Amino acid sequence: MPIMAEVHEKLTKPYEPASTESRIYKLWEESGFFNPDNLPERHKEPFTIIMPPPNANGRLHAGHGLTITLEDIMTRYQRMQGKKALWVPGADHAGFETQVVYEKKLEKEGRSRFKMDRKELYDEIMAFTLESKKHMEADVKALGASCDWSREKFTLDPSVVFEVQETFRKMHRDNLVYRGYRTVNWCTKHQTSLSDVETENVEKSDKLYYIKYGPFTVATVRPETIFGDVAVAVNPTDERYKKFIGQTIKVQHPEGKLSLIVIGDEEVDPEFGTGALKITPSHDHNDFRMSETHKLPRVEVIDQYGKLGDKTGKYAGMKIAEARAKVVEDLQALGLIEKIEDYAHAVPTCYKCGTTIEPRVMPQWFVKMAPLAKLAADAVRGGKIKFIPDNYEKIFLYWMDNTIDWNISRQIVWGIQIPALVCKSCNIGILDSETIEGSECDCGGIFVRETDTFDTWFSSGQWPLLALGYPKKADLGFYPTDVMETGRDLIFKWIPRMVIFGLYLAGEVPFRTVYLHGMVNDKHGKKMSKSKGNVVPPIELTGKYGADALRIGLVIGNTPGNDLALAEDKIKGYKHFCNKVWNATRFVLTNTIDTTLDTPRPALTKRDEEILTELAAAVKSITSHYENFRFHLAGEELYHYFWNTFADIIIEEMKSRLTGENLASRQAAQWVLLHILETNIKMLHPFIPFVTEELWGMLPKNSKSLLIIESWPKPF
RNA sequence: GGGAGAUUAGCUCAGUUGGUAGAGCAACUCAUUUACACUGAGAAGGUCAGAGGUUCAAGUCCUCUAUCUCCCACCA
Repeated sequence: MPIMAEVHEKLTKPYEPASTESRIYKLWEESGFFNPDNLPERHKEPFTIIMPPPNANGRLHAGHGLTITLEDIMTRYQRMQGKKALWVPGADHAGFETQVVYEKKLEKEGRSRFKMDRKELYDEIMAFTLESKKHMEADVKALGASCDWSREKFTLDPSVVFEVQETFRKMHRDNLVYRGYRTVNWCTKHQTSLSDVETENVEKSDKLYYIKYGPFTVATVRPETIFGDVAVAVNPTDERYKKFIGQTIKVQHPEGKLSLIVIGDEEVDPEFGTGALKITPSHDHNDFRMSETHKLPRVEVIDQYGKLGDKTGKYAGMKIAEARAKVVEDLQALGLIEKIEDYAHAVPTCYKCGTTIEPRVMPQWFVKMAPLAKLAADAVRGGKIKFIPDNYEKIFLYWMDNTIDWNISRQIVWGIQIPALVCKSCNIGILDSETIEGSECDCGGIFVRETDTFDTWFSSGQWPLLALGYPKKADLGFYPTDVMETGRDLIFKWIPRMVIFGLYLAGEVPFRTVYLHGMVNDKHGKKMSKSKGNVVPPIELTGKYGADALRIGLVIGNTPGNDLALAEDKIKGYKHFCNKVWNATRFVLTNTIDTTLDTPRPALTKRDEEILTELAAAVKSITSHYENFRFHLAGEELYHYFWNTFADIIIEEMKSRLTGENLASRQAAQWVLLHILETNIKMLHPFIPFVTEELWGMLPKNSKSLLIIESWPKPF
């Protein structure tokens, strides 16, 4: 089979990723092979990855680039190995995150969500999200992702919404969710509660005020909450104070006197402060717990906007900071401040806006974590899930052994509505399937629709199942999936919830291997952030150096779980490599015009056999790296074999034989070169799919399909 | 207060089960039309944080120390 003139024409020019990549991607999409149902007969055993659905509120960032690359490498490798490879793409509505993004947009336009009708706001965010989603998907394609777009799911697809609500109903019936009055993490800016993983502890310098408090002195950083105090707690073993336990004491404050009971509680540390603790159940998680244990009343003195409420007399309406200064000043005037110390402590803040979290008692929906966490911990202890790197198993188990109930209510519109009714007067909640809106509660109140939406992780926690169309049976043969590959920061937020829901809903772990990659930082190893101006969008790099160069550059030198410093020079270096592959192929093809890959193996020289033995060793080693998730080593070995062994040594050695008089020697050299080239193009394909597919099309071979479904090389 | 990770060439990092140190980029010398200057050849550069220990053999295993980073945590 003669090599076509156009192939030679193409090969006289340097490799141009820009014009090639979109054409090749289209070729793949049209082939239908991203969909495992269209794969040839030999692909039987499933291999499945569910793509962590990128937030559909913007473009991809560098971390997504690494996710897409690693997952595509795995998918392409397994597809070539003959697996029925399925990689399901998705898009996440990202409830709170997207709402925050949209609120910023509204702010710029001089608008506010608090002045908008629920439906109007929802529809606007939906339009915005659907538009952003298109860009996000285009970015995923530009990176070469061989995922099955025909199965793409969005977390707000009607079927997904319905199933998420069904899960809630099931959990409610199984007594695994409840509506409770508890202190929740309240963001006064965003006007919603947040789960513990959505708060960030920030080291803060405050003052510790020692306040004369009846017969005690108490130490507090929040003197403005004194109006909500209901008790004093001491350690029951504390010799100084135990005689007071059970007594009622009088406490003076600027707006009058309080009568407070003295309680004994083991939680109080006699060594800290004065060993006596003022108890403000409505505004402190720990104090709230004590109020439950000791049956104490709760007095709310700070409202949802972070202002002092009507029980605080003249301070009502003041912001917390202002009120604190004023209360301290007034306490000092009354001679009630004993001393003030500098104090450094960690304060929980909203992870999006940095506003200090106000613990606030509200009726909210909670998931009972203990029984579910046990399921997950047992599965992991039983070896059902393997972590890469393995130290994350310990972190996972620590978290599963120390869960607190999960607050799933969010007071935002952008999300899936909790399918419940709540009583307007007594605030109890029931499933929306139990009765109809407007019916009467036992207390005489009226049931209205719950307006809260689910925490995003409640829906994305079910993603491996939902992405496969659960509970419909059609694609459940792909469950449990093989690998969940995501950033190490999701070890708490996401991974445990998927394990829990997988076990709870399907009775089986959602994935057998968790592969966690590190964070992608700037070239100095600093975290990328808009404020630092060091953000490098992956699409900028694919445009400049090609997706192949970015992909292999992201993976080589990066071990699982470890952060990565993304230097543009490194990507540039790998563009050179792609060009090297291009040029070496060009050399081989122009010197093998009179033969093909279908030519039977001729008599080889001893040196030729040696070269093939070396190649076989490389194939074995590289394959083993792929199998064992050591992609950084697979990439490095491929790079070096191709450049330093194949191009620098083997090709150079063969040059004289290719132009020499000895026909047998020439044919042997041609055969060896072509076969090494073919083998390398195949093994390089998962890393640099575009250039290898393009070159594959030029190889002289009779029965040839697209490279993405070619079989993985075996040693000769 | 707990936990994890890191410390290897100027910079960014590899180095799977222990066998006389590697890459990319940068810098140095030479080659100048070669499949490829998006190149080739060559040289240079590290007492693998420190101290002990196990071993015939330790960057790799064990103990301790130092420094850095990150995560978790309701001592007010």
